[in-house]
Amino acid sequence: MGKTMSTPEALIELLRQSGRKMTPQRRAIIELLVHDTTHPTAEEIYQRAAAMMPDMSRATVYNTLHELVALGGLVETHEFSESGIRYDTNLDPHHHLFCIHCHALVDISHDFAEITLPPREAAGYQIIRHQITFYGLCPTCQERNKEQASPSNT
Amino acid sequence: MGKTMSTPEALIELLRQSGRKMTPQRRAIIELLVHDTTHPTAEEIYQRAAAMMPDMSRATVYNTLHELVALGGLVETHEFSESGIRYDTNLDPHHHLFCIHCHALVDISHDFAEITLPPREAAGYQIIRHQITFYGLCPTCQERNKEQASPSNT
DNA sequence: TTTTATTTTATAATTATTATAAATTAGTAA
DNA sequence: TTACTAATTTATAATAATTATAAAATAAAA
Ligand SMILES: [Mn+2]
Ligand SMILES: [Mn+2]
Ligand SMILES: [Zn+2]
Ligand SMILES: [Zn+2]
Repeated sequence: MGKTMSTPEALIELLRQSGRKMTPQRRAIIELLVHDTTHPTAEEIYQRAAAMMPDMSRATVYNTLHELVALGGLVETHEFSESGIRYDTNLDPHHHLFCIHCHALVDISHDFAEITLPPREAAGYQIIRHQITFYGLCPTCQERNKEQASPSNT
Repeated sequence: MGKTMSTPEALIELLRQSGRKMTPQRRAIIELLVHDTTHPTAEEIYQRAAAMMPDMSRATVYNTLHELVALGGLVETHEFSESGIRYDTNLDPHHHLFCIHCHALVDISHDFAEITLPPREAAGYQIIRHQITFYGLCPTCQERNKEQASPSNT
């Protein structure tokens, strides 16, 4: 299953092959990305990168993320952008589990049998792929809900 | 099928029952919302409302949208927010068709009932609902792609 | 080592959204 | 119908995420 998960080597190679220079900043961002499965935002990546390289600038983080996306080594997830676009190094088609309380986002690699849209429902669209999102409560938030019988958000 | 699609009367009633005043601005925004199936953004609603009521302010549009969402008469879609949250008066659980080229967003009312996540894949999440998004090209964008491929006219 | 195009950084600009506070008004009661 | 008052609208400022710009720094080639 998880075949196309990006490695640092693969991403560095992508940059090299497109004629780009390797820099310590890009290397650091790539390392952070591939070791983070939480679908972090640009700001989160910046914060972690800046902790190691204090001179790191946000522009470099944004630039590097955009380059990697353009080169196909990284995927943007616009689906849960309450606080910015989230990035994903899992390049396989996959689905997601989203905690409606704490916004944790987890990959699902399970392959669902034949979800096909009846042509009459397709409104003339040429369908390329589909993605399922499961909304629910993560284990941590279930616990918190039990402890305090207080309602929360969407 | 679309039995929970909001009507102007239903939305006005929601506001009334929550002790709010009816204003021409709110009425105009509600009318626009229920007659627009494109999942418009706040800015798009503002532009259309301002065309009819030149004194309309963005704050009123944002306030009204948030009120209706809080009262359950309107749904926010964070999924395709390349240019802001999009709003949906279709309150039934439903799926979407998204054009990756022009970002048109269309409802799918078809019921794919038999999609269940195996417990071992659920990572301990308590699942509340799921939503499928089909990504593809709308009829218009398919045409444009064909024209580009075979250069003939216009 | 020198050169140079690329990259990084600091900074400003832009866009979507939220906050604030003064002016207006819907709904109510005299 | 008029006056009252709390809710609403508006203009404006503030904030947050992102993009643009241009000078300083540097990776890679010569
Ligand atoms: Mn993912
Ligand atoms: Mn919809
Ligand atoms: Zn959670
Ligand atoms: Zn299209």
